[in-house]
Amino acid sequence: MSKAKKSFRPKARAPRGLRDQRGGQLQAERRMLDAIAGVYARYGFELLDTPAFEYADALGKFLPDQDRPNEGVFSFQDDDEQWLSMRYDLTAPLARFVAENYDSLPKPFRRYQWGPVWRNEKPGPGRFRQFIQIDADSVGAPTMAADAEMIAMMADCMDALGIARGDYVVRVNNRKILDGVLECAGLLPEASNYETQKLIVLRAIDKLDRLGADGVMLLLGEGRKDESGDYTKGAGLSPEQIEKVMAFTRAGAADRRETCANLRSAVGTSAIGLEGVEELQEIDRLLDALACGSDRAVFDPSVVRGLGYYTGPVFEVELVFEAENEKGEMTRFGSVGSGGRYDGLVKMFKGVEVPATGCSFGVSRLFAALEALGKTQTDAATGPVVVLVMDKDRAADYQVMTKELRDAGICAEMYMGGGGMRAQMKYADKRGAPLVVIEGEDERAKAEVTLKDLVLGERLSADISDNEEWRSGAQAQVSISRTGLVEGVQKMLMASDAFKGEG
RNA sequence: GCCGCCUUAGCUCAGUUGGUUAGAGCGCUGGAUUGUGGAUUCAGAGGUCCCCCGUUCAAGCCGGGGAGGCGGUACCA
Repeated sequence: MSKAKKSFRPKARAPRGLRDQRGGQLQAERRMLDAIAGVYARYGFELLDTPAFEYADALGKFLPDQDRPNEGVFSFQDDDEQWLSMRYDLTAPLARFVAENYDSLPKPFRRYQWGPVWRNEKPGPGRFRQFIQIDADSVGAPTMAADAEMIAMMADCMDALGIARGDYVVRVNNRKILDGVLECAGLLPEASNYETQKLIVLRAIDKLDRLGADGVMLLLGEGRKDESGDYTKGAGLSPEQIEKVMAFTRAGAADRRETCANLRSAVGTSAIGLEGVEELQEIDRLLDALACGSDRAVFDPSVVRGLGYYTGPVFEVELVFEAENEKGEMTRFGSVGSGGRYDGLVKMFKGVEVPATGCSFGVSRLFAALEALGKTQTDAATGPVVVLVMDKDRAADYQVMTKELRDAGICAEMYMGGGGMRAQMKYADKRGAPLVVIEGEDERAKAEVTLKDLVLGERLSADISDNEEWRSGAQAQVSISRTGLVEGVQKMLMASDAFKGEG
């Protein structure tokens, strides 16, 4: 006898950095999405949806000197050999949409959009290769009013999610000021290595909160070696230049106007820098008008965001409270949303500059953050009322009961499995059913049904635990007349809702 | 990408100096319980010891290579 050859079985597992979501968690995340979408809609934005993937060149992510999309994006070739890429954000598809339909769109074009985006990067806790973003953008809106609106709207979203004032803050900066500081430090845009140096300086500033002033100064100068032995090349600035940049990062104050005053001296006589400061001053006035004070939005010179992308105001929303994670450590989640002005994006398609500004929340990340911090109200996934099948020949009777409940607006199902009563109870338990409906021989003889309150039953069992009696008496159940089924179920549901309300 | 640590049951992990049949807890399935989930108790199922090559009479354990995971760092539209 030969060994039976095992047939090939694929290993059942989700791809790295991707995940399944189900039930209560999914619904909670959806509620969060709805709350943000509701705010966007009230601000007057129009809903748009675009495809999950685009022609790769439209996303603008090609490897230099190569006919192949950049790393970081998932790509594949169409049958005509054109490269297609999964979208990695919602802004690039928007630029494509606006350029394609430019003549027929109202200008400014204000739309909001949500959906999954994909990034081929190393996944981490709360960081996936597929995640949901929800964006709002104003395309063709050149004034600071559009930027101020984005900032106030992001703050309103945090309010709408029930995050307390003081637990979040929108940090705002302006790219023009960064340019001004570099100019002030003697870095000239004409220099051949200007772009490289600027990039390094921006990255260094972005790391301020993590590395501290000393680490950033190393990055601005010679470079820095981290604990793992990895070396990061510095910008090679002189001590005087470094001091100018560091002075800029210290310009932040609790009050927006005070920050503006500090920034004004940090940019010296740089025209572009002064322009940036004036823009912030205007944003400050507009935010005041929108009832968005320094408790919700501050000016923070260390905010950098998307490097080769933003051209004016940039902002990010940060959760600033700390909470204990499952390991008992105090953690804080940083940025959960961001945005800014990108006047150059549509130019890629149209050749003319179209001023635009927008904002974006990472819904998956925001949800994961709030969940990890125990700030989500995951209303313990309430399952359906389960009608037990006590007598397999009477399935039609149970279906009638189930339909009566559904017609009364109650989520209900008849047990569809093949198990006995014990298995059916376990099933109901696992589904999170609030109660089960039992109609066996005994009940039928008396034209009754038994309702068992699973929530209450669990409560009671906790008190009786060591007593074998717990099974002898039927806990938390009542028998009612068959004709009063709907009424009886409604009554029991209300009672258990009230009970949950107490807890 | 770079550095470090890790990989044994569905999950969390034990596993002696290399030595017969690889274990525990939890979970799962079933019984104790004519018709009752969560307590108790008994039983059962469940394993390519990550993969490949090598050393050895003998490898979960030793050596080499690879893959995957975790942490840090870099990048991040």
